[in-house]
Amino acid sequence: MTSRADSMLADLERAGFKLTPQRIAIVRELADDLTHPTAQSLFDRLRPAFPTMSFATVYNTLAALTECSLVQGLNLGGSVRLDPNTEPHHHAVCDACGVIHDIPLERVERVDCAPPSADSTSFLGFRVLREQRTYRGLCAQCIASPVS
Amino acid sequence: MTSRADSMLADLERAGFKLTPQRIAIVRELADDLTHPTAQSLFDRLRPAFPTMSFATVYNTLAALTECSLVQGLNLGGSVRLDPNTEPHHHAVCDACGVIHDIPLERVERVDCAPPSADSTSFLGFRVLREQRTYRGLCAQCIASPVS
DNA sequence: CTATATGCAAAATTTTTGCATCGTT
DNA sequence: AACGATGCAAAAATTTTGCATATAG
Repeated sequence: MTSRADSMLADLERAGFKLTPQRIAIVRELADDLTHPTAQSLFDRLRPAFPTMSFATVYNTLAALTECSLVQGLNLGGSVRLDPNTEPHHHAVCDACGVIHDIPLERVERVDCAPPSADSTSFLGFRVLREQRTYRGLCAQCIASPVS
Repeated sequence: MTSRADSMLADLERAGFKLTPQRIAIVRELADDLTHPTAQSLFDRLRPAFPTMSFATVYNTLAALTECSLVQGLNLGGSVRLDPNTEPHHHAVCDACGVIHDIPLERVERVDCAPPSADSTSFLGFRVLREQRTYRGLCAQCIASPVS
């Protein structure tokens, strides 16, 4: 089966971006990373293998991925976190350790039982195109070991 | 009746913060501002009246207000936006003009009809303490005049 | 070859901090 | 005096850009 990285690379190429060694490495590093890393973190991890790579290249590649909707930049406080998960989902951020968990949409709907009504995509004339939810609180691990 | 600014100032004082002229001015400037300004914007607006005030003072005051839960810092991309609205609500951000609208909670519930179930405050052991929603799309004004 | 991407470096933002001085109590 | 707040300035952190050179297709 094709990996997430391969699929992303194919999409990037289809969009007209050239698949350079740096881009391939960046995509491979990010594709299956569920920790929502920062651009800096990706850069640091790749530096050993690509000592001459510049941060601008990481930045440009992430911009390309974002443009193609293959990656989402999250503003949860602090630096932008990168999310390669393109399935509709929300996020849960732990106040204690800062970990960010993906929350599948069905998991949320089960809680909120949201039947999209006729005008569910507008508030006061505002047309909602997408929704981002951030749940904040404490992750299971931090509840178990408060000091950590 | 007591204004929102007066109420905030009273709360600040109750929390042990001294009501200096700068803090009073900052709170007055922010208390009824529904535009979700940045710290820089507040600073710029206050500078004419307080030419010697430093940005650090604005920053410190905003930190105090946040600590007292009188103001909320929003990470919606770009700089932190300040929100003096302490009623439970969400936000709608216009992709075109960047305006940020407050969305009262009942307005949302009507759409999502969310009956809080017994375990509605946890996902996979995660304990949800609060939820922030950001609706993105187009505001009524930008729909009406796309070029604007 | 030609267009694009890279690397290097610097600029532009935005956020945060240290510290001497000032004002209150 | 003692304490906290201010102003000034600089540091840190983050994001963005310009441009000469290198490289992919």
